[in-house]
Amino acid sequence: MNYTKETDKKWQNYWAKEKVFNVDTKDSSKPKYYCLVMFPYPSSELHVGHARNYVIGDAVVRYKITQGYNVLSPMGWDAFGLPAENQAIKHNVYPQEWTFNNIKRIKEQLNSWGIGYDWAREVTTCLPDYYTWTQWIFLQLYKKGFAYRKEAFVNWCPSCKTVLANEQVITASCERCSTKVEQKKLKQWFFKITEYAERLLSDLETLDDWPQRVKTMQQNWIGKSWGVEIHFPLENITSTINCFTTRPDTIFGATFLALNWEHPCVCGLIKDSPNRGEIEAFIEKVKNQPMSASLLDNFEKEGIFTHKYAINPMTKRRIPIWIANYILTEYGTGAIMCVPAHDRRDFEFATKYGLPIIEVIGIKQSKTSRHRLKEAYEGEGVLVNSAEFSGLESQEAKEKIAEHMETHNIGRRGFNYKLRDWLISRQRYWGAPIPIVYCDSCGQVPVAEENLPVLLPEVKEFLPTGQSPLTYIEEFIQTKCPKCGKAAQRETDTMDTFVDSSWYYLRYISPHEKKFPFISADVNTWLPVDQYIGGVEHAILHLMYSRFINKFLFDCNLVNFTEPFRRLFTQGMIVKDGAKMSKSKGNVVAPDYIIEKYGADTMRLYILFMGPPQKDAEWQDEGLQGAWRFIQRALRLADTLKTHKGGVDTREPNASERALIKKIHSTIKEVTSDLEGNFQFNTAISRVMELVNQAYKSLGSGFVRKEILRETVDAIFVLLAPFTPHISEEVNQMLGSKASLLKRRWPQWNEEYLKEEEVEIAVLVNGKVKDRIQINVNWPKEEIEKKALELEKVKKALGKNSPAKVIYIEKRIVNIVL
RNA sequence: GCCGAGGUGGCGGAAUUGGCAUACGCGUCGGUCUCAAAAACCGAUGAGGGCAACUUCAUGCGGGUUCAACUCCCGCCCUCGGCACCA
Repeated sequence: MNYTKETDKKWQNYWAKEKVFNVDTKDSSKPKYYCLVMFPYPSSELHVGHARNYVIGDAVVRYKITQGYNVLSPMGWDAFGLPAENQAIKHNVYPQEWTFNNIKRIKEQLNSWGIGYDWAREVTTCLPDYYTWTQWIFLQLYKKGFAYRKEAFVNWCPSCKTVLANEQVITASCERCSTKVEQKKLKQWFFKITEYAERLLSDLETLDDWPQRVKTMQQNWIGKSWGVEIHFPLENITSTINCFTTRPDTIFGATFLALNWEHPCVCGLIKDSPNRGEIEAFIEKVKNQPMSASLLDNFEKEGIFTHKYAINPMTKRRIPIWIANYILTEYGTGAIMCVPAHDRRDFEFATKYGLPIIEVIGIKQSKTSRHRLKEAYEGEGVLVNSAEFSGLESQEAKEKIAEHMETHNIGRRGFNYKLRDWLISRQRYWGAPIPIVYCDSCGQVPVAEENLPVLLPEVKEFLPTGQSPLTYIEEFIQTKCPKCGKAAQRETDTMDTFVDSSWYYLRYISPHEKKFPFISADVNTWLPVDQYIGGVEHAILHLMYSRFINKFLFDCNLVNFTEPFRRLFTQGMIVKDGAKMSKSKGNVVAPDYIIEKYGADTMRLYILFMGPPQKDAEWQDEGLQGAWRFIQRALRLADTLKTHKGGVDTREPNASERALIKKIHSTIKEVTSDLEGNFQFNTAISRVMELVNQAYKSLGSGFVRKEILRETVDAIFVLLAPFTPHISEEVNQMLGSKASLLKRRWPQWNEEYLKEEEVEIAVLVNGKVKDRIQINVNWPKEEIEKKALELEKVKKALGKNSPAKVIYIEKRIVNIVL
């Protein structure tokens, strides 16, 4: 049988014509299964690395269909945003043009690989029928106070000329272009994701079918820590400064306080300070030198004494208050208690400015080493110099001291999170406009829901300048205040692309709905998503934002589930020459020539066979050859049927046939369990390869009647169908089946055929294999052991020794111990 | 520094959860076919030693538990990801 690209086309046309992947969401005759693959940015055409994602998804979809599920497999385009816009700029075309050309191209690619989608549900985030609802969701957040504008230090990418969310800064660089980000103080729009920190964290525990690594990354990102907020009274002033600490056990070693210059107390403290001028100069200096990870390596800790004192509430001693440049405003209270003996940052600072260092953890050499410590000891230990708490272990002391503080009103137990609010405004053209209007008399006013969408105007100039390009479009800016009707101006920033993608999985259920973003009743029956598939690069970004938006919609009673994705699979990257595929490196493997030369199934098979799908894998053209050879070998086996003599044969199956029948059933069983497990496509495929090998072996070693051979060929291609759907359909048709494989059911194995009477087991002497014997599993243990001991090779190995012990493990081994 | 994942032939990777290590594929070597080559097919293939029957050593390193360890325990080393002045 010839496998050509016409075979691919034939079946792709058939699936499209028969609408086999189109789903009636109202159909309740079958259990639902929502399989979602992360939709692509149409910023360039796809390469084999991208293909892995869709091929995995398609294998799951086809498998689940044959298991009798009503499978929803939608696809769409994450079409707004930096990637497409940057590419458009580079190629000197409009973003819309660039985006829609790519959508067309990628769609062709996906179709040419035989990936099955319900295209009737296609969503495109840059079209008004979609972004109307993105804006609508913004308004719901705004109404509830979850969307707000504030001035803050934000991450600024000097190359993309826009602000970025914390999540989009990857080790101090822009997620898109890798330029080092800067800190800028700007008035920007935020979503209050911090309000959901606790739920985002604790609900991770309900996500049993998410990879641990993704959950851990989110956990770390949310960064919850237990501690005590301690109130430090000020000397001579009836006020306190609150400091959060995770180490209340070190309170007796707190020898000074350090404040960020923005701390609300700073103004009052320095008012009558003798060195006020100096302090103000210091503040001016550090104001323009915000902390950022890019500066970390050569960041010099600096500070200035305010000449004011606070009281350590436990030691009752007065401790100096400093203003320092290493205190974060966004975390805790913007003020910290400093324990130089047990915190390396405080140690560095105290050493520089000659502040007292008092050891309170650990017992060794406390007298001699004071002031002469080489470094801070940050671990836990036994408390010293800590009044009645001395002698306690850190763990216990934390609790006891916290309790003491609460009863004496010096502090309160609580938690802090590293998670920051999500910065969603962008000074870029290619995004959904933020539906807000500024009015001279009414201030900031949301656009009325019935006036959505705020259309993104077509523009001539969209190059990033640091100001949103919309700033220059008078017709866009000038509007009427939704409240008072007077002249007003529109917000010109657009929304982060991640807002668009944080709810698209809901839109697929009601893609053409005109009055609502989605129909809640339908969404509630189809979600959560049963299987989500995508790259691990979204472990924090998209997957955290979506969880947040979903929880918000839950709180609005728009959905009745708190987590959008029940099961998550993150596939590994395909690398070439040890590096991620990229145009700049010139190591991109384009799928087109593969499809042309070997057909879609060869590419699909190789991609799935190359290794465990969750791990990175190195692309090798030789591997592709192997997949091709296997397909040819399997097709040749199918061809032997044509010349094989048939007829009724009532004889008992011979040894060759029995081996083959058994192999068919064990293969069905193993492939099924590989697919049911963690998508072990690589081993599933290797098992089908073994079945093909067994078929040739049986044909070579004895007569195999046509019926059994036919059954073998059928099993091979049915089992391969999720991976190589085109040739599987072709063979299925050749075998006389009228219906598509997608209408057939996944094969069942029969345990009867797997029962073994005769097995070969190994005989070991002192743990080393000496020989093998055929045994009957029904033989008593004694008989098997006796037979093992009678073996020549065993006798030889035993020599004059007699066995001390004989161990028989059913159907596996006999071990003879001397 | 902290957290997570991993380390098995020349290579990608298997191993029923403690029971015959290296399945399956790639590569390499040998053979068949051919005027020849390619393709295809068949066979061999962890490393060392031995004419041989055999034998020794091998799952990052070092210990331990066990009749038996890639698998479990203790202590290290290395690689890759994530976070990183978060008090």
